[in-house]
Amino acid sequence: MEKYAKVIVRNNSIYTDNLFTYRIPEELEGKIDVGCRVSVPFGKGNKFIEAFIFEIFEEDTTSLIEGKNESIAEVKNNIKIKNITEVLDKEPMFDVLDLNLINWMKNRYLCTYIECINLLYPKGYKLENYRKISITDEFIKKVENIYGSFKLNDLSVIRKILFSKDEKDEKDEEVSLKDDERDVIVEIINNKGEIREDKLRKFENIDNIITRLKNKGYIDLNWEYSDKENKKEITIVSLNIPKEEIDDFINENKIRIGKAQNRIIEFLKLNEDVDIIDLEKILSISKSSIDSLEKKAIIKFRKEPYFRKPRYSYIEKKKKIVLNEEQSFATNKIIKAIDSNLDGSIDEIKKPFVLKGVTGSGKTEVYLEVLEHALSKNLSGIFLVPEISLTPQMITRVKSRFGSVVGVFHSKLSQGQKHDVYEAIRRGEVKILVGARSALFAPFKNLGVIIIDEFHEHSYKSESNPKYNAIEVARYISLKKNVALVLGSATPSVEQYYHAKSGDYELIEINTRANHKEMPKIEVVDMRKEIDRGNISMFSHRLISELRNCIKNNNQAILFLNRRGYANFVSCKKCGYVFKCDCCDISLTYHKNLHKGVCHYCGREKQITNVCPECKQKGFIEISGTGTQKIEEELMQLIPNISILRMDKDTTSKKGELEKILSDFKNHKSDVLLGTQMLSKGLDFENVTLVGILSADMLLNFPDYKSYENTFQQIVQVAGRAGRAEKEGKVILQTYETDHYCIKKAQSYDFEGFYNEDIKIRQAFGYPPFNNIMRVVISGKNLDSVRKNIVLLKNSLEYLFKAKGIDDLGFLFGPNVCSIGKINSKYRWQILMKDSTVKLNLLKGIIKYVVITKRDMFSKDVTISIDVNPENML
DNA sequence: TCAGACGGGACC
DNA sequence: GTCCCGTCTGAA
Repeated sequence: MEKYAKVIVRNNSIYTDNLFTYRIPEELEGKIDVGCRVSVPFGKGNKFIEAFIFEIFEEDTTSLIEGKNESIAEVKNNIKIKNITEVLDKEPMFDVLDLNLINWMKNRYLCTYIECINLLYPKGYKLENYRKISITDEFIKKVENIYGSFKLNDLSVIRKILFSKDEKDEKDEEVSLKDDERDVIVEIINNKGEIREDKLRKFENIDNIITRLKNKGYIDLNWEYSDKENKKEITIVSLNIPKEEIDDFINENKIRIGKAQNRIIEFLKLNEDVDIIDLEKILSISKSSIDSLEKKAIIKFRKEPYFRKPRYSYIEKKKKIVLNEEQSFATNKIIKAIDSNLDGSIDEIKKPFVLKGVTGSGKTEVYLEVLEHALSKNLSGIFLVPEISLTPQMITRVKSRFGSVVGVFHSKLSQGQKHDVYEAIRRGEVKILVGARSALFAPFKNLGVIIIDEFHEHSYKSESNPKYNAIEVARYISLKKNVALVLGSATPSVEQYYHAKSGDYELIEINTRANHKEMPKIEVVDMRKEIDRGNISMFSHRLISELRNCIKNNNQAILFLNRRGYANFVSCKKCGYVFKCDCCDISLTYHKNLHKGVCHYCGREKQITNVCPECKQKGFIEISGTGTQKIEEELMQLIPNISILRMDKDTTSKKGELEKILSDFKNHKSDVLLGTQMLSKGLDFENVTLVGILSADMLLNFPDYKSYENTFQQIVQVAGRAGRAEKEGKVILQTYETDHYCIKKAQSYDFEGFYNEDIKIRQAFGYPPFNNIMRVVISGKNLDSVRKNIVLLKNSLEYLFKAKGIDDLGFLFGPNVCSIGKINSKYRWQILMKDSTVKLNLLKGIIKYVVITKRDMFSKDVTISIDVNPENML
């Protein structure tokens, strides 16, 4: 019996996204299991790459073809099966559930295996490849024939080879080395006959020399690798002698101690184990003083694995908050589910909970209570929050409740940090993980609950492959691992609420705010009337007077502007030319401080000229539209002494800036906080009494079936920022469309009413949740090629649908140019499909067949991207 | 004659 | 994707 393994190789190519078969050599049997990470030789050059074992099987040796040492699989497929080289970890990286999840995701989101693996794979390990060049035996024999016995470090021979040209040695002819070849050979010989290719880069023309030497048969090229484990260690410094005896020790041995060294000793007398880096920083001393103390045997070093946890310590005050009736009801329901999951008794609990609580209803308290319960049962918990709400404020809140068992995970962590969090989870040190959507894949062994806060948020849908939806994945995990799932929001998405209503989810509602205050009153201001009155500014009279009032009473205000649908742009009034990005089909946003146009998609900047590039006329260039910068200026003119903090992409791009703005505002360093989307998320400022929504309908006319839902959600969320503590709150909502149901229902916080209206529209037009939407985008730098390929795609799909007996192709739309026709110099065309008449699985099957299995049909210079139920359609 | 560029094909 | 290999081209 011979053992074989089917593996997925780490190769970011759709062409290698298959299971490959390798033989398990005898010496690895027993060490190898499904889910293991191994290294295998791959491709013609047998380059070593990382691979993951998905399946292990045996084949009877007796069934091998007589006389040939080949397996049936080999003969059948006419391939040569290679051996697995090495098992890279002691423990398998994945368990069977992980592999199932990978398979499920691959099918659900039509992406590659490796893209899924990348999500679950503990970062920080990396297989480093390099090519090794070695002198062949053939070369050595040849030299031996000429010079007699030859050893690789035989300098005299090397000298002969090196100088034979000068010596006009006729034997040199036989070796026939050119000058540059000789130099390289000597270099290799000096390295004991083999050398890493990258060490030869200093030679000019090295690729060419290598090719020549290889053709002569003098050198061999082989791929090698090293497996780098990113396990950082730190040095811990401590006293080598009991602290009472130190002074005596120094005196007795007449050791001279400098000033700095003395401070180190004093510090170590007070603190037992100190990280050497901390020690250097705290005492601002150099490493050499520490080193010399170690040489004098007064202190000692100790290496320890370094868990890159943030250094600041946390307040561990555990103020017990008393939950109100609705909160405890919700908590108890969820806790019960966790408990019955433990017994493995009831099936019913597998329904996810939808916790629908108005803003300020204290959902977070419920979450924390649930997590506390999980901990008490020795279970772990994942707590997902939208990327944008992952603020220190929020993290501290969780940490101050649970202390050091809390870990944080999000995409902005470095590889090493991610790795360390994963390791801490594996060791059981981290039991509660707060994070963005990617935290879902953390390697918890005994997960009890997954909580997803603000689960209507778009950031739960990934925009890059795998284009997964964290809610769906969490659902999958909760079913397979018997984990309770809690989805919380004040404004669930229409789609998810539909599921909740139809009984797929268990709905729990919290309808009163925790402080028993009414929701702040929303006052709608009709901006059309403002225009009639001659006010063309972005601020209505009402809003300005309320702002003045608010500031006079020493309160604070939040102003919210949704810039998304309607960015600032620069155009020529004469000919209508609009300044656009050279690489994207996007009009540039004017940034006053730079005096440049900036593309918000690729970040490229462009000079704004006074002369129109199109009609060459001077003086007609005008900046229009509304941006936060412009609003800020306008407001400062209207209320001269006002102090404003602006929060948008420009002011928060650097690390820590966002935190600073938020803490400044909290400490009342400004009257107004002005910002975009990021304002609406879970911020809690007790002094805010006024919220101004500058243009509520901006998003309303956005070409997306979700734009009403988005508008409703944003109004309710932003409004919820007012009056969170004792003070009454008020909301001024400016809009041009006062009659839209979305505005009206938001005004009365009537989610149910909004839902009832919106779901009708969804049904009438066949949008989700009634249908799934599949989107295929083809993009590439060559427009012709993109067009050709998208037509080919359309034709192939039509052909296949017809072949399946589907003649009504009304569900197939396109090809069309995408809303943003070009991003980063790549043209973009799309085809959309709804699964109204066709079953989703058939639809996906056909798309998968065309786009993945038959990928070869399409040119290599285009990218094909598939999105199942995309979150945006730009 | 041979670098160097280019394109096609396979990867177990 | 990436590597390898075969083929072509242009300059010495």
